[in-house]
Amino acid sequence: MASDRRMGPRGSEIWLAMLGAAEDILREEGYGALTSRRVSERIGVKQRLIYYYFRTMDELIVETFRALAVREVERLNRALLSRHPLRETWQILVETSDTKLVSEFMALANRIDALRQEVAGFIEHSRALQVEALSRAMADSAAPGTLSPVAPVAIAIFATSAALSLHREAALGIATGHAEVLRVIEDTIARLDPPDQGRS
Amino acid sequence: MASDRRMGPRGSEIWLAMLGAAEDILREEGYGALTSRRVSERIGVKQRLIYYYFRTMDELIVETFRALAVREVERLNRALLSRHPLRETWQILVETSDTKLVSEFMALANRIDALRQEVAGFIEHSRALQVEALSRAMADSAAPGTLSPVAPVAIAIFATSAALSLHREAALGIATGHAEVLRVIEDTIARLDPPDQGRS
DNA sequence: GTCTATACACCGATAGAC
DNA sequence: GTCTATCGGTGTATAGAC
Repeated sequence: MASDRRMGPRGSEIWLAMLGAAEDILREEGYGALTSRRVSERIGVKQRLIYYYFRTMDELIVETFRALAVREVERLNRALLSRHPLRETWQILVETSDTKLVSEFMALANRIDALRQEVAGFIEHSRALQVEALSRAMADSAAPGTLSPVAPVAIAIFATSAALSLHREAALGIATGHAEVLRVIEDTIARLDPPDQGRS
Repeated sequence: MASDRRMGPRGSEIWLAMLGAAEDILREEGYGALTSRRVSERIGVKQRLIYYYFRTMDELIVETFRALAVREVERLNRALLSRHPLRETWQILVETSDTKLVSEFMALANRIDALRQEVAGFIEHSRALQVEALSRAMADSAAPGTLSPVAPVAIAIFATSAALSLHREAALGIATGHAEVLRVIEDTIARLDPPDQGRS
């Protein structure tokens, strides 16, 4: 209906440069600094040009996330096919600064609904890939899913960060695996701090 | 030097109302919506008054966090003294929306240095309290730090959220417990996906 | 103490020339 | 395709009346 104005080609060199600049800004300065003016300055064009290639800033943001998500899924898929799927997957999580980027996008997703759907879809997808890698490994393993003794401070961090993620994902409309996480934590608590049995 | 202008009393009723409004905005709309205009509208005064009670918006934000941190530490301390420290602590993490609030402040801390220090201090402090509760419980436990079998999807979520937290905390200058977390994950990987031993 | 009024910067988005 | 110019809105922060 409304949106038939003349526009620059999706996927062109300058279109990609705009996505790249947006991503750099998010990574380096956070979403508060992600404006059409800053993006244009970074690639040496005038602000008006942003609106030749994108209808709105929100559209630029969603496209930027989409490009990142495609890249990440490709990396996860490669990891899955490698000789050491778990190691490779973990390397992706810790080695790249894209983790910070993902959290910026998650914050933005709270106010851009189209982005919310993309982010939720990406998380569900990459979680499925991780579960596949883990399931295969655990099927081959002698003692699946058990851990050697865990330091208290590690438990504290796992529990705190999981609680944070569950809250955030719930806000995005994601529930996959949440029950399982709660069960692990509640089992651990039940074991370490048994319910009253009339010890007085 | 510069800042000796006439100002409203810290801790007064309206001062507290401003902190409360700021907190509500953060919780409901995120830090992008935390502006002097919005705070003033919410408590029914004019925007100018914010700057009678606070030198800058950053100061209002830091004070808002400080009030939250005091409250949270009190809750954790009460949990520690209760009959079921671990249960109570976990309830604090999952039941309250303050967890989301903390993550908003963590995002803000990347650009307000005074806040960065407050947030880092708070995390270190509450982590210490959690470790104390866990250490006591584990000293009393038969099988400290071990877990019943964990579902693959739960492992995926724990690993992903821990990676995210570690990155974020590192950006705030926190390292407490990070080595222990990495050790748990690397041990798990080593168990599930053993290094090559010449299986061809 | 609380207000009106305002300076100034930056934002998203558009009109229309070249 | 890329530009200059500009609108209306919103942000921080201050001057100064009441």
